[in-house]
Amino acid sequence: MNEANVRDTKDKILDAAERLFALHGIEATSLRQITSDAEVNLAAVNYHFNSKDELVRSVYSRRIRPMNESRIARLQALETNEASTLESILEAFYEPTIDMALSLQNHGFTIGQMMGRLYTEPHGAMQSLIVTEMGEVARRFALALARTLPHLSQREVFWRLHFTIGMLAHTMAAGEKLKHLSQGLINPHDKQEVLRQMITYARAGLSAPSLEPAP
Amino acid sequence: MNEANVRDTKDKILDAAERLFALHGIEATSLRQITSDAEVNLAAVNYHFNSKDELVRSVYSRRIRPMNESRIARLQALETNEASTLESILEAFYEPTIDMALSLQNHGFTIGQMMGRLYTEPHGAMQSLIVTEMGEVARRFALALARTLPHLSQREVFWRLHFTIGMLAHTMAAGEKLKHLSQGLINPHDKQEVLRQMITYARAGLSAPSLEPAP
DNA sequence: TTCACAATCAAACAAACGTATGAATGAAGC
DNA sequence: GCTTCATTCATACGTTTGTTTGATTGTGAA
Repeated sequence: MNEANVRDTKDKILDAAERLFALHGIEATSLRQITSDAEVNLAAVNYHFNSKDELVRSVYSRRIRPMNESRIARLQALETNEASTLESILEAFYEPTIDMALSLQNHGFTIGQMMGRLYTEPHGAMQSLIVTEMGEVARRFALALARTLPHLSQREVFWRLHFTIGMLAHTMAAGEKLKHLSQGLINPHDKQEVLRQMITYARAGLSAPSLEPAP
Repeated sequence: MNEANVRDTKDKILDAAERLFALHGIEATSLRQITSDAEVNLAAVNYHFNSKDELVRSVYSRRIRPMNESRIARLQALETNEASTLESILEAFYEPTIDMALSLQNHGFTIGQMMGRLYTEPHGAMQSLIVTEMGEVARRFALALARTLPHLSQREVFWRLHFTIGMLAHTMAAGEKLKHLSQGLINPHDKQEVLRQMITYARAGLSAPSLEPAP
């Protein structure tokens, strides 16, 4: 069978798995649900991905990789143009994720929910994904923040980057709950609104005075 | 059999379930693992809790309830003494969770990880737990914040409360990863340190100027 | 037309799952 | 001493799980 059809099958599996992982979680999703949704044979998963574990890894890295490439490209562009303001760094960090979550909005905010679970899923595959796919990005943004916020100690930079990531993860995972809590006042799918609110909060949080005595 | 032994069995199940849910997640934890760890008979779960679903609910609400009672008591104390500063409100919100996660540190930060997954677990029981156990707390803190930050619109208060919660959830869920990222520089089990860093960031984020034109 | 081989398929595998059953146990009340 | 009843126990039930197998299909190269 030709290459195009293989891609079709693999992609159909990835799409269905992504959707179901987002809705019900990894463990609660069976290969039979996935292959039934994707309209492919059950054995196709093990044929193309070897195991459920590797399917999980593929589902996540298919989205994480281009997202992080965009982050790094944007950060690099800022640095070569010497235009790294705190706001622009935050935009470079936040926007690729929000774009990704909203651009594939044929299934709504679904992928965001899956993405937001990246740090909390106890599934073994996640631990290695965080290290291999997110490690470099985190370190590079930590450096960029440290340069822009020279009044902070290294420890404070790490803490505040951690909170900055947490805001994004929680918004991806629980954005719908915010809509409910605010009784519909907030639309978590409005990209510009989400970005504006996040950057405002994070910029202020990151810029807060240092708690440590100057050296 | 007497009351004390029943409590023993129920608590042994709850303790084991809590530990395993934190380590591997709800779906990946079987009743056989739980009862084997708790050293009780397999049928004891369905005898005492009717189903795995109700066990899940019991495991979570056993920790959430006293935590939220403490939050509301502290907020009420601030309001009757007219002593609600932004910092004291944040302390009233954050400290009960951190206390809970660290006081039961016979298994380290484990319960925190389970708690941090409250908003991301796709398990059906979570949705109702968030509404019933967290709804009132969120609304009361939203009101308190709105009073202390009169320059913000209602929408902005909800957004910023959402971020403030996200910081906590992510710290509970991924605190260990922060230790790893910072190469051991940060100790996420140091209560005073965690609290100080969180309140500093959140206070600044919440106090940021409004983005909306004054009415 | 024949061959080779990647891809798909139905079917089966052992293992593990949540739940239910009915008998055994043992302390409390009469 | 006998009965009562909540609890514990070993065992079994019917499903569902991820994975494997061997046959079947269909396309592109020789």
